[in-house]
Amino acid sequence: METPAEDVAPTRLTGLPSWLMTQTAAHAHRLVANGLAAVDARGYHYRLLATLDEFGPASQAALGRRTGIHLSDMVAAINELADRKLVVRAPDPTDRRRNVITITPTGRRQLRRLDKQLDRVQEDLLAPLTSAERDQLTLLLARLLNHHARHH
Amino acid sequence: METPAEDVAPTRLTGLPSWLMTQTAAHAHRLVANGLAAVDARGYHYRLLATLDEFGPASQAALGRRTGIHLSDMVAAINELADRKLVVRAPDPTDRRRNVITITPTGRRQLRRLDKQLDRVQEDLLAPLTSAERDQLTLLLARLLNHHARHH
DNA sequence: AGGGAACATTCGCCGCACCAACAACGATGT
DNA sequence: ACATCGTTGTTGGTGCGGCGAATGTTCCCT
Repeated sequence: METPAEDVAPTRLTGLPSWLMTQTAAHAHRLVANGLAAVDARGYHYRLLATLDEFGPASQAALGRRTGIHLSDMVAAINELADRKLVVRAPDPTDRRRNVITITPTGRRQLRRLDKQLDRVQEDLLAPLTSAERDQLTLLLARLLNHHARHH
Repeated sequence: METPAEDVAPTRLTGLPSWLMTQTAAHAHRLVANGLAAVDARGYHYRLLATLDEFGPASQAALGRRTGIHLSDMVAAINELADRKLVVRAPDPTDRRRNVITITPTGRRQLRRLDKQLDRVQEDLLAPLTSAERDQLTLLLARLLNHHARHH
């Protein structure tokens, strides 16, 4: 079934990069959220587990810096992970302000599960693009992200 | 100032297309929201004004189809536009279920203002890319959006 | 010793997307 | 002519992601 003329967006939008970016991201987000929800997870969980796995135990503030998750949202996210025994929150003996967050073996297993789930999602997400085009897109977006991450 | 090693995201994320898309989109969204807020508008307003300008008066349901705005969110959005006198909501005499939404001259003036604002935003957003690269990115995203818009 | 910075936490807000329910109305088939 | 079904507008609630403000504790530097 073709898209009926009634459903077509105005040209002002269809040519606007910011619109294309936010709309495609909305689709990406939906696919990711569904994929992760099927394994009782959400975006924040993956970001945190991946960060803990790659860099080892860290304070909540340090995790916030790496993941871009706001400190005020971190509390709930860590609670959710701790409830699922994917992570342990312990007071830092060397600095009593901090909590040290550590990934558990269960957390690592869950992370591997999330990886697989996300691989599937990327496939769906990028289905219409060739491998070379996917690389192009990834490169362009990475440069954009890099730029904006540094400039505030 | 270079990005400190402490702030770097895990490689699992930096190479993940869905992550790149949602993160760049977050930056895009922030820039757009700020730009529009400076003229007392938000994303929904632009979508609606642009659609009304290009296709003429329409029912809320029709607008929802074109803009991707949910019917349940449409009410508030139209209220906001009507409050600002950018749009008029009138019952459709030929179908008493419907409201006919019409853009006002004031609405058209505001739309032109939003256009300018968004032009500036695109410039900031795509700053690190050459003109050819911007076209590449736009094309790839358009193809993705096209694909996913059709397949649910 | 004092003052400023960092940390964890709580509360609340916004934007965008989506779902469920409902009442009113229109179109359709029999 | 009537019941059924789909459409429309509206309300209210959910979830995720991102922010800001305010508080209390602890650390660190001068």
